[in-house]
Amino acid sequence: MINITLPDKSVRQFEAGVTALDVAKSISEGLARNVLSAKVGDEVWDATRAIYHDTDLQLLTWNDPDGKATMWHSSAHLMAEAIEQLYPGVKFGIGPDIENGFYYDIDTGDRLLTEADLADIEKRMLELAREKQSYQRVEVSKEEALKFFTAKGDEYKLELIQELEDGKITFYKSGTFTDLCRGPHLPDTSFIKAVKLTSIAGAYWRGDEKRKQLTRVYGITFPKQKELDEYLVLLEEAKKRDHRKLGKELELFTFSQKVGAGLPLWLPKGAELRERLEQYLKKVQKEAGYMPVITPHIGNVNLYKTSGHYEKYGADSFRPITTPMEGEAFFLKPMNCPHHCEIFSSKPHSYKDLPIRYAEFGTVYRYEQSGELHGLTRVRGFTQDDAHIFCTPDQIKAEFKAVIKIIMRIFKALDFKEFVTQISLHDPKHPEKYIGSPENWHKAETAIREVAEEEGLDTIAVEGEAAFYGPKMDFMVKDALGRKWQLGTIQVDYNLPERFDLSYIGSDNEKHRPVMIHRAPFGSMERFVAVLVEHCAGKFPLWLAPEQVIILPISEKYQKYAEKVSQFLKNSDIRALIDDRSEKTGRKIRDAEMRKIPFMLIVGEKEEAEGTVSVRKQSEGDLGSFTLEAFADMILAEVKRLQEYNE
RNA sequence: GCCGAUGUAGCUCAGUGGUAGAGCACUUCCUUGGUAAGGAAGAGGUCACGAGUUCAAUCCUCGUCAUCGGCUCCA
Repeated sequence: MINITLPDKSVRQFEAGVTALDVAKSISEGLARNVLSAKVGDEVWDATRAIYHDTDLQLLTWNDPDGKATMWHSSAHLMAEAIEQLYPGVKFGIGPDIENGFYYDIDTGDRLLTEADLADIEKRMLELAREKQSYQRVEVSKEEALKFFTAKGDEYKLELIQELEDGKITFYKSGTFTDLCRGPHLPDTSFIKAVKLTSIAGAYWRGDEKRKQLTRVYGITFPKQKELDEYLVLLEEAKKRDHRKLGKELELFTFSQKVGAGLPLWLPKGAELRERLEQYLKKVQKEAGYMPVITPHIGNVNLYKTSGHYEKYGADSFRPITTPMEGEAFFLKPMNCPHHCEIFSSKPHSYKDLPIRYAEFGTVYRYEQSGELHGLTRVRGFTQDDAHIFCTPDQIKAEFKAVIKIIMRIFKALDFKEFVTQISLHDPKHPEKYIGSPENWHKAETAIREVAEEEGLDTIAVEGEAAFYGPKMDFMVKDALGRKWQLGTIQVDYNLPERFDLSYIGSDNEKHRPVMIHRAPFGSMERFVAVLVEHCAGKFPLWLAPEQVIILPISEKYQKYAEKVSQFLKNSDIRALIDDRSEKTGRKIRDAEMRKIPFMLIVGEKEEAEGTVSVRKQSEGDLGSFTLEAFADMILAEVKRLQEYNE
């Protein structure tokens, strides 16, 4: 007999060899029908796998993330089975579950798989699912495993098996499909009731662009058709928040083929919004002791040779700008830091001057690969809310913490609650990708880790995500469709000060090397605005809205009064406009709602007589009648509340 | 950069080997209205661009550019 401890801490005794499914049945048949897999100790197992030792056991259903993962991983196998039956001879790479569903990478040989084929595959998957095929776990020796896939002619699986340790290899069989797989899987395919293959794309084998590109098919499955329907509705809703769509509808920005791909054109309303964000940050930075600097958009090639950017990115940049002077060349600046270094070295500094904080909304240009361009989030010309802090090694932590404070203040002011704080470290396997000494890297990475620890930040550390000159703390948010973007970033850098031979005079009257902190709370104005648009679905907080109030006269008779109201609001520093078209009020309201203007003021005979306005709030409705003063006070109080976030 | 898809009016999209259509937006007129679409008329397109096939190409072929979904990359 063995002891099984359930999540409620109750201990039950079972025969050795009991399965999680048996345990579930002993509790209730209904529960047993919903068990997808089980957590045995720290591992997720098949619900049908025999247990021979005392353990904690948690039954996993669709409501558990691990249960969903099991479902989707099994769905990947089901899809592979369907594809193998429909298109014999295909070879398989890897097919994991992902955050929303699963994918499988497939070498389709000569046959081209396109979106038109997805419906056929879905259909076959559902047929197979209904057959209630069981997923059988088989332990195999390395030799057997290699023999099986050699016979099948699947070099991808062979490559994977070669890297595995003998004695720890398992296959899973379901229906006609056998796969190298660690598991776990569903008891059988009948749990999969609804299938949607969402997209098809190329993906390099093992993520290496030098290797063959396989066809990746993405999909998602559900235990109920209704859940799939709901998921699809959710996807549609998310698409409506897409900043590329809203940017066009709200007239924030545009692109022109004539100007060039990835070079955003800010329209008046977008520019208004962006300027407000910039003004806000400038105010915050002034309080925090930053000094403005301004640098040109190009720099001599020697500047970037000194900084290391030329060696690292020169070949992938916009080509140099040449001059009538033989041998002279300039680059569009890809970074502001080299310029700021030169500002620092324009005069000698005492330790008493430090930290020195140079801030600039600096526009930079980077030749991003054509396939990488994406709305405002990935562009070739953008403006960083950049600053470089030159400080002594002793000051790093305090300065770093002060920057975190600014970023948190901004995130709170804009109601960004969901973000991930990532510590981006160097990749120990590829030291050649970085400049600087190992000691300096160690010092910089340690400083960031310690700050995160001391500030009690919830962080994840990722190797290989550092900049080539130093590690970073990055603040990541997701867009409407779940793609992750880096916004704020803080970087500790020992390297550029060395390359630029920066120094200050210490209290010992000797030269010392300062440390640089690169930081950008928004990251880039373009990307930040993109994420902000998606975050608020185009309904900007009142202080940022390009148009705050629209006045809707009931008819032309009240145009004069509308103008009076408009003038009053403008005098109070409220952004207002009048809809003077000869349309009915209902129509004007509808259009204002679609333009997402926060407040609508309806004015007619009654309002004119009383000196009031009838207030309607966007997406909320009628708020009733206000005097002009009361309305203006309300707006100004709201703006103040939203903008002046203080701890 | 790679794989695949797409590119028709300002926007969202139909459509055909015989040089194009809808709805919305726009202009004009009628309407002067009370909390999410009043009515009528009009104007608007080198069918992304360049070659090729054809008597004839928006449609077929090839190339280029751009966009979309991924991959890779992201100072």
